[in-house]
Formats: sequence, structure tokens, C-alpha cells
Amino acid sequence: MSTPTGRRERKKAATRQKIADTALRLFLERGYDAVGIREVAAEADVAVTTLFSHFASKEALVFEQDEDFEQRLTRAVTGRAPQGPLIPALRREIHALVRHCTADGAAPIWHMIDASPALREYEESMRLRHAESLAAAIAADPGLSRSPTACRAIARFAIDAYALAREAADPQAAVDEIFRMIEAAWEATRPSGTRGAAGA
Amino acid sequence: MSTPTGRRERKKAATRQKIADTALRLFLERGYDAVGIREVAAEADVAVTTLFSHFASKEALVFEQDEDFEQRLTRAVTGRAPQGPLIPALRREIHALVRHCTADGAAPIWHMIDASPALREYEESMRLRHAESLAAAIAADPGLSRSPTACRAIARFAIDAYALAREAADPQAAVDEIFRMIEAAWEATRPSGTRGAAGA
DNA sequence: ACCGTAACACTAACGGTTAGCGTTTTGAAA
DNA sequence: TTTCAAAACGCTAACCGTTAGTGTTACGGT
Repeated sequence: MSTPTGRRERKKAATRQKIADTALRLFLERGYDAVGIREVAAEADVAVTTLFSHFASKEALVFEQDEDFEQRLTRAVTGRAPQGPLIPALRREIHALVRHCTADGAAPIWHMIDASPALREYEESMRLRHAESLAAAIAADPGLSRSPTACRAIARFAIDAYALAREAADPQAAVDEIFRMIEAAWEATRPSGTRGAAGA
Repeated sequence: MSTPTGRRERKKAATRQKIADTALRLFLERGYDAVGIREVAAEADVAVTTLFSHFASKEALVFEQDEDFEQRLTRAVTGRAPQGPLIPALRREIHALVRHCTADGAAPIWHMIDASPALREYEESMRLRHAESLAAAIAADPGLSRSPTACRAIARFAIDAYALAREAADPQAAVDEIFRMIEAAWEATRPSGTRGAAGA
């Protein structure tokens, strides 16, 4: 199940990768809006319909690598030390994600994203999906008995922290500042009679 | 300046209203995705280009009435009792907005919005703009000296409360629950040496 | 009465996306 | 090995939202 697979899937992955690489190169060279789908397909030497069988939309070409974003968030919750505190674990992960996307190498890509309304909109709705997954992971943790609404709210707040920190002058400081707020918000959802212990 | 003007502006407003009414009627009758722009224009007896001179996009046809959303939020901040507490004022306004859009009459429209990914995405990016306006209003209040990051975060949290409450089983209770979290988050941003007084 | 302008219309196109249909490749069953 | 069904890929042709270009008309101010 892990790697019994052969030529077909390798070819498919290669085609997918070639499309993504070509697209990103063209977008960075000449601007996202200035490059059409037909052009990307031609340059990658595939048909337009093939391109769309690998990527659901033009925007998805740009956010190809960010599919692990969701997994990293949920694993920060499910894979933390047993009974460990939730918020610091989330804070560390958001820290890492912000650092990752404000690194020097990624700068041109994020500049391109910020320059295109279509890409910004797409990213935002991606983040919303991620927030829902995160909320589900939090709600599923037996150590944290909070209402579904509280879980969804905290998940959204964490995503907000990520989005706001990326735009802040000092992203790392912004994460810390917003997470002090989130910590307080989370404490406020603690079922009564549970205060004082180490925050689970 | 208020209403000295005559026929032209009345005609323009009438055309705009006719387009919006026709569009909403067709969308509700047959579904948002099943009705094309050309069809709306034909039914409203205007040219497609005319339609787009009144509305920036197809989605904007649906959210025509919601332009005061932004104003209501910022006024909840700027127009509250002098030195009055921020969070309860916000909470009251969000309560009212949630009540307004979960009212019986509005149900079909929101059902249609929830059924269309394009509309959901559009609404979300609308809300983001609203959050930025709200953050600006909060940051501009001289009685609340908080960092820009804290203001943006609280504004986002408030918008999150609205979005989550709309989907919750008991919207009003969800607003209250999330605002208890927001209140705690806001308290955590208080500059040190200011605790204990009535929350401004 | 006259002019500038704003509303409106028409045509034609562009770019993203998809349906329909045919071809080739490939993994596995027979 | 042969055979078969699925999957990947391709092509054509279109649909849909949106816009540029180019007028034409109706109106308000002078």
C-alpha cells in the first residue's frame, strides 16, 4: 500500500510536477495574470484538459505545495505530548509556518500572491477549510472537553493569527502577541471547576 | 446635495433596482449557478454591459443590500457611549446582525448562498474587508490604546463570531459563547497597570 | 438653445473551465 | 500470454463571466 506502485503513478506524478513547475516559473517570470492557462499547458507540453485533470483551478497551481499545511496543523494537535497544553503546541506550529513562508526564498511567491486578488481570495478560502479541519481535530481530543463552537472559534483564531502575522512588520512578535489573546480566550472556555491546573 | 437632483439619478437607481430584483428572483427560482448573466440582463431588459456598470460582478448582485454591514460595525465602535466598553458594544451589534440574517424572510437567500461555493468565497472576502475597517475604527479610538495587531485580531475574531454563529444550531447562544472568549482575549491586551477598572 | 457628460447599448472578444468523445497506456485478471 | 477495464491524455468546441471599443441617447447646467 505504501510503495507497491509502478510506472503509471510515477508518470502521473511526473506530469503533475512538470505542470506545476512550468506554471510557477511562468507566473514568476511574467506575472500571474499575464500568463494564461493555454500558455502554461503549451509550455508544459500537455493539453489544457490534462492540466485541469491534475489541478482544480488556475489558482491551485500556485498553492500546490501547501497541501501539508492542513496536516501540520492537525498533527500539532493530535501529535502533541499526551495531556499536553493545546495552545502552546498550536503557537509553536503557527510560528514555524509563518517562519516558513516569510523565509527569503519564498518571498517572490508571496509577493505574487499578494499582488493578485484572485490568489488572495483563493488562499483565504483554503485557510477556512484548514480551520474546519483544525476545529475537528481539537473537538476530537478527549482531553479537551469543549463545545463545538468553542473549538471552531479557537481554530479560526489560530488561522487569523497566521494570516495577520504574515502581514505584520515583525511576524514572529505578532504571533506571540495574538497567541496571548488566544490563550486567554481558551482559558475562558474552560468548564467551571477546572481552573488552576495546567491548561490542557 | 441630498435630493435636489432629478430624473437622471432616479432612472439610474430604478435601473439598478430592477436588475437586482430580477437577478434575485431568477436566482431563487432556478438556482444561482443555473442562471447566467446574459439571462439576467435579458430579463431585466438591459444590456450585459449595463448590468456590469451597476454591479462589479455576478456575486455582487446577491449581496446588494449588505453594504451597510460595514457601516453598522464601525458605528458600533465609534458611536457607542463615550468611554464605554468596546466588547459589549460589538457583541450587541453582532447579535443584531446575526438575528437579521437568520430571520425567517431571509432564509431562502442564505440557503442559496450556502449552496454556492462562489458566493461563499465572495462573502468571506467581503467579511475580510469589513474586518479591516473595523480594525481601523478600533485603532482610531483614543480611549483604547492597543497595538495595531491587537486591533486587527479582535476585529477578525468578531467577524469570526458572526460567521460561526450563522452556522450554529443556536446562533444567539453561539454569539454569547464566542464573545466570552473575545472578552478574555481583549482583556489580555490591556496595557499593564490598567487592570481592574471598567473595561474600556 | 446648446454642450458636456453620464447612462445605456451593441459587437466582439478574452480567459478560465468543462462536456463530449476518441486514443493510448498500463495494471491486473483470465 | 492474452485480454480487458480503467485511467491518463488529447482534441474540439463550447459555455460563462467579464471587458474593451465604439457609438447613441437622454439629461442637467449654462
